Amino acid sequence: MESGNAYYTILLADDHALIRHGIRNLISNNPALKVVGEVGDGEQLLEFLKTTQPDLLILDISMPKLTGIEAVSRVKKNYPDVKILMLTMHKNKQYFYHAMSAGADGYLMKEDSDEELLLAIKRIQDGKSYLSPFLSQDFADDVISAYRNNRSSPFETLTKREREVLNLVVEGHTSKVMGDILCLSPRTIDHHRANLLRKFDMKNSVDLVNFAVRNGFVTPSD
Amino acid sequence: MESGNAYYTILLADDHALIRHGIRNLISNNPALKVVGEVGDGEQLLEFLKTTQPDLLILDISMPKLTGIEAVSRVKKNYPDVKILMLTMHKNKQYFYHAMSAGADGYLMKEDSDEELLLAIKRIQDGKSYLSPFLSQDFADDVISAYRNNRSSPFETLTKREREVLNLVVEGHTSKVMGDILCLSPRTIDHHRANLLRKFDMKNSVDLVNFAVRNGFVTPSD
DNA sequence: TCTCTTCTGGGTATATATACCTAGAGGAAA
DNA sequence: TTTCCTCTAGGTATATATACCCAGAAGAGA
Repeated sequence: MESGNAYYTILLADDHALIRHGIRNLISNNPALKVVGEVGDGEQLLEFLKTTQPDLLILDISMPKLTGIEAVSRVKKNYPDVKILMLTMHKNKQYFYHAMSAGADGYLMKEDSDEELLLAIKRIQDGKSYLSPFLSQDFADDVISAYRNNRSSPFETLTKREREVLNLVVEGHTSKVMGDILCLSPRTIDHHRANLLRKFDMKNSVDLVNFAVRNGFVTPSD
Repeated sequence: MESGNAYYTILLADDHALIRHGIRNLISNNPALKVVGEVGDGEQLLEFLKTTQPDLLILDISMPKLTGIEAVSRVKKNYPDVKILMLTMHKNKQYFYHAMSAGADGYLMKEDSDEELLLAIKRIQDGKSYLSPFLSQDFADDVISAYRNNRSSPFETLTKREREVLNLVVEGHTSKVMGDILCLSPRTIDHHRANLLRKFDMKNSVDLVNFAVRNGFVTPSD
């Protein structure tokens, strides 16, 4: 990175080319900003960062091969100077909390206007954080109290097996079928699913699926 | 509508302002096209059409207050001259079939490039139909055979009650709770849910939820 | 070594969902 | 009227999920 760079450099990460190009167009209206790259999934993102670190990464939650949240953790660990603006379509308390814990600097909704996008970039550029007005009012109190209670996010503690089972639950399999797929007893599947329900504080698999899909833990099954 | 209009007029319907503006920017690169309006939900869409009918409606599937598919039916019924380009993030056989049955003229994915967007507009402008390259190869055969067999789409036959129950199923409620909400016996809920499973050929509620969300029957619960 | 966590899987019990069946009330259409 | 569909709701049976209990094996780390 050139320290004397005149531009504020931005990398776009979103699996939808149309949306990437649309945002690039919006950003290009501001001559002080420069989009230095676009990537469509998590692998491309990590590959890109090996050679070039932008000032700001605009990151969609629902990316293939690496969920947005995991991407935040990885990027912040390896490149702590890269700021991250999360872009999401979902209003969700838990997800916002999750994104903040992982190290995101800003949180923008796709419902927001393009003026909000530029405002978010400006605030992060100035070393501040940004929260979508769709969320700030409703959730600020919850977030603050959560931090005060020093509660650790459940998102960090999902084990490998639990992630595997979660993906199969989303696909609508029964314990027996999941056991066959993973070569495990259906009782073990039950155990992992029960842990998932407990960790996310959900009461049944439908809620679990909604939650997991909304929060980018899994890609909705096609 | 002025018959001597020099522009090809376009209306954007998507609940995400950022995406709307991004697409508007992309379209504005072509001087022959003119975006005459933007709406964020189904109510606004119907309201807008009362006064102005564009040549082309670019319509996202996951809109509040009126699902994309229902919107297609309504628009085509009242304004048969308005062409419709569906814009979706989901690759899905059944949904594509559904959209075609409802009268969509084109089917574009958000994964497609902006060049594809302009190509899609051009083809529809020329009176042809358009299908995203993401789908054309995989699904063309299925679609053709489905039409040959003259199979009727199950999507048209959902009753009002079934839609209500479907929405509650997506929210993860039990039969008892749904019965309380709708003031019905849980057994009646069971009956409607069983009909939904049968009509969509699904085996359990998780599959039903995935299917319904993917296909725009319901908005994923927040 | 001791401790902790994960992964494994069984016992037991209850709750819920799913798959069949039946059947009456009401509305719409032929 | 007759027919068809929807909505209602119950009977019965099985399948599955969920919530507790238990415990041993394996690995990581202090």
